[in-house]
Amino acid sequence: MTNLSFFVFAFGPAFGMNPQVDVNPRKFPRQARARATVEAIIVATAQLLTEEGFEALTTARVAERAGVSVGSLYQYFPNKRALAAAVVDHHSEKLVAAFDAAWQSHDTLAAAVDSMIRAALVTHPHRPELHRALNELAPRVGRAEKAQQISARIAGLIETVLARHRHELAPDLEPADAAALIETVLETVSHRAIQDHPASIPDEKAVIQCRRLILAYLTSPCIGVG
Amino acid sequence: MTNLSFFVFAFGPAFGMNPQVDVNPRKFPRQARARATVEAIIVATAQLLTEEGFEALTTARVAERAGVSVGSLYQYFPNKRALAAAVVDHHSEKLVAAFDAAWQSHDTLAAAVDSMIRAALVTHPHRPELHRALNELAPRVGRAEKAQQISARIAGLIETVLARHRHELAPDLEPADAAALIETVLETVSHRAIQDHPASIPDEKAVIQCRRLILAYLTSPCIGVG
Amino acid sequence: MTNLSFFVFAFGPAFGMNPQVDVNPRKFPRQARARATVEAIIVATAQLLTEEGFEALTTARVAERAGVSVGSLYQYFPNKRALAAAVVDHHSEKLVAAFDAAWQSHDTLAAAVDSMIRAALVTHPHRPELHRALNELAPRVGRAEKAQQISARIAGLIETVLARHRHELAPDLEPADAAALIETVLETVSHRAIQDHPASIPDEKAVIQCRRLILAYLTSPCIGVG
Amino acid sequence: MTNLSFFVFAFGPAFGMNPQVDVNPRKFPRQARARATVEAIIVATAQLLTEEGFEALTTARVAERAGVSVGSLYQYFPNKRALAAAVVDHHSEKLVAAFDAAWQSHDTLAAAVDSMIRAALVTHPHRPELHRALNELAPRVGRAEKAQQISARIAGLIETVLARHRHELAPDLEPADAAALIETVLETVSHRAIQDHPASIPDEKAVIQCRRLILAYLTSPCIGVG
DNA sequence: GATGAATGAGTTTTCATTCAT
DNA sequence: TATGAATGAAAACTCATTCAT
Repeated sequence: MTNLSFFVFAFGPAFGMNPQVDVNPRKFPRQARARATVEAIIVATAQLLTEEGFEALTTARVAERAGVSVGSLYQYFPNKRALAAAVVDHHSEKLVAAFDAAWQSHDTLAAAVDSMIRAALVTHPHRPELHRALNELAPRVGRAEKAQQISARIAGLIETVLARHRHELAPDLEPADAAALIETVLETVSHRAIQDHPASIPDEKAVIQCRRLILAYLTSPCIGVG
Repeated sequence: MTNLSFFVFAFGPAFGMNPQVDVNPRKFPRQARARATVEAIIVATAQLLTEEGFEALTTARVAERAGVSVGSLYQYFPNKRALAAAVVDHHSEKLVAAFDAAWQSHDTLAAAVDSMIRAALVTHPHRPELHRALNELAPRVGRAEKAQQISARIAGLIETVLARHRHELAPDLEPADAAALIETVLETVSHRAIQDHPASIPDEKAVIQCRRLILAYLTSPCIGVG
Repeated sequence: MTNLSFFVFAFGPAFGMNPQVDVNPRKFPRQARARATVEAIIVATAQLLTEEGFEALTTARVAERAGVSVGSLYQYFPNKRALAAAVVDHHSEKLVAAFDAAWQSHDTLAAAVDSMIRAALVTHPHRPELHRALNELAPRVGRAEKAQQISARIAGLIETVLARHRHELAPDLEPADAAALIETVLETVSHRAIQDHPASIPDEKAVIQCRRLILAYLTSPCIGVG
Repeated sequence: MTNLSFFVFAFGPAFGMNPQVDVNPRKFPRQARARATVEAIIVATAQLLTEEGFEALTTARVAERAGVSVGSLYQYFPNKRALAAAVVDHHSEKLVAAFDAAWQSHDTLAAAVDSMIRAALVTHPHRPELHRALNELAPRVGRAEKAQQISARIAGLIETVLARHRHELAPDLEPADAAALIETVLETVSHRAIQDHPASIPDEKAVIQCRRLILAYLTSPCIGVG
């Protein structure tokens, strides 16, 4: 049940890139100006990632877009992958924060599930292309671990809620497994909702279907086994 | 409800790569020797894609692994992306064929759903890394369209089955929407099953959960509408 | 006064290409079919040279255009430069033949000059692009020598004519020098005529100007010597 | 009367090379060091063009000869053709400047013609091979237009001079046509003079012949019209 | 600190030429 | 003899990274 990623990272162990390269920022910007520089670089990276993908990302273009020189870029980031890692980190923070904020406790299971779905949709980065890029990037960029942490954390939140509504659940349901499954489903379905209707998020039809799927799963006794 | 991808392609419109580059094979091998060459190149590409990812793919390495010269490679494929596209095509064919083969008609809805799940698991490429690589690659490589076709085709198959068991379904269920949702869920869940237990496919626990999820969704009346 | 080229080759000693490569045909086609093959190859080369220039000439394209295989091409031509050399040779023959044919003896100097100009215009290859390509090609392709021969031969013809009309010429004119100069002028002016009015050759205005230039030169006594 | 090229470009519209490739410099060197680099690259290109021709020109050799890295070369020039274009541009400037400088007004037509010839000979690049290379290169390298401009400009200068000496000219001479013809002749003849006697420019014999040709043309009434 | 010029290893891609069938 | 598959050296071009100013 590991490896489930709710938001940022769909995939398991890193692959395709030498993992021993250090990807962490070189130093933290102290002065305000430096902080602005770093911020600009991260924003530029995110934009280019969204527009063109990782293949087309070059340090020169990032620097140009950010309005700084390559030299400055390398002052804060040791290599190209560190750029992408920084973007992943940056957005991870945002995601977790947003998710936590959207989360509330509710009286009924139905209301709780609604809250989950709402949180999932709301906390997705609004630009699905960036989301996708981050999803694909994280493991390649040395951020697979962090992905799993977030994933697990969200599954944990879900499990807590389920426990709170244990009496409404089908009795033979394993809460941990159910939580993991729901995390996966939420991830998938909100992905789809965003792809199909990027403009009108949350897409009500998708929300209704999703709620139905999850609620039915949680409350129906096991039928038709084997 | 487009853009659902069951097997090969999780994502929407291509991005991240200049689309006007032609990605189609340069010519078809006529002689047996040439056919073997092309085959070897595709196999080598698939291997390297699996092992190292698209970033690390170089035409030189593909040629080396395939035991041919770069020249031979370029005789049949106009560029690097065409290699990946060929792999996608190659496996798409296999997938559709496998899926069709695994498909059977059954008496009960439960049995039909079992059949779906079984087909989903069975027809996944056994190397999940390749599957993932293909998933990510397809849109970047000019194969987004084909992805949607396959997706839609599988959703269509599912819809047919649902229609056949209409009397067992919750009456307020839209068959087309349900089929699309199931396609998405199957894709995701079988992904996860493979990632978590690559050795023992099909993972029985995942299968049971998945069946439960889908059956509950299909048969429960809509409850707890907010 | 060497190096003057009337038709085919404007420039002096070969440069830019290793001269020790043999450029002569490999063998002469004996059978009719083989002769047709060689013919087709030369025609195809000439076309591609005209359309795309020497840079873009590849043996594969020549073979394709000629409707034969590369292998067949190499059966008759040892290397790429030999192709161009063959075209040069081929057209040289044609040029000389055409020039000889257009040449007639006339009563007056004016009529003789007219004849020269007419011959120059008529015997230019009708596709000026090919002409230019050949011009540039000859020295690079080991055919500089032949170019000079043709050049000299035409200058010789002109000198003969001048001698025949010696009494009409300015007395202090050196016939050999004059012939060489005229050869050069004819070359240039007919070039220009073709470039400016490719459709309507001979361009009457250019012909008149040219005649005036040459006749004035031949008949005026030397004036205004600095 | 376009398309006459006095110095740099003997031929008409570009051919033989894909024209949509951008040939302009990538960026202008700002720092002194960069300016030196660009200068070195242009000089090296000119040398290699002279010694070996365009066929044998490789970016690696240019860089080596210039004492810089390929990377530096590509920082300023987007491709190989841009190198040649830069050389053409560079020398065009020089040519026009030199021509303007050599130009003077004179009392008699004969003196004016002498001045033209002198200017033509003097302002030729001293290395005729480079001149030839530039001549052939200009159109292939996207510089045909510029060629025509220079051509036209020189013809214009000549026409002005002719107008100033209108009373000495044959009355039925069209000044514009005559200027264009003279431009062509000067180009050709100085070419030949340089080729035949590269060491002793100006070659007195050629100068005398050339003056005679032009003066006779300008002053003789039209004779022997067909 | 910031800049951007310089580097060069590493890739992609081409194409003349050979040779087994 | 004809074919066209295979070759691989060689060329163009990129881009992450360094470092003098």
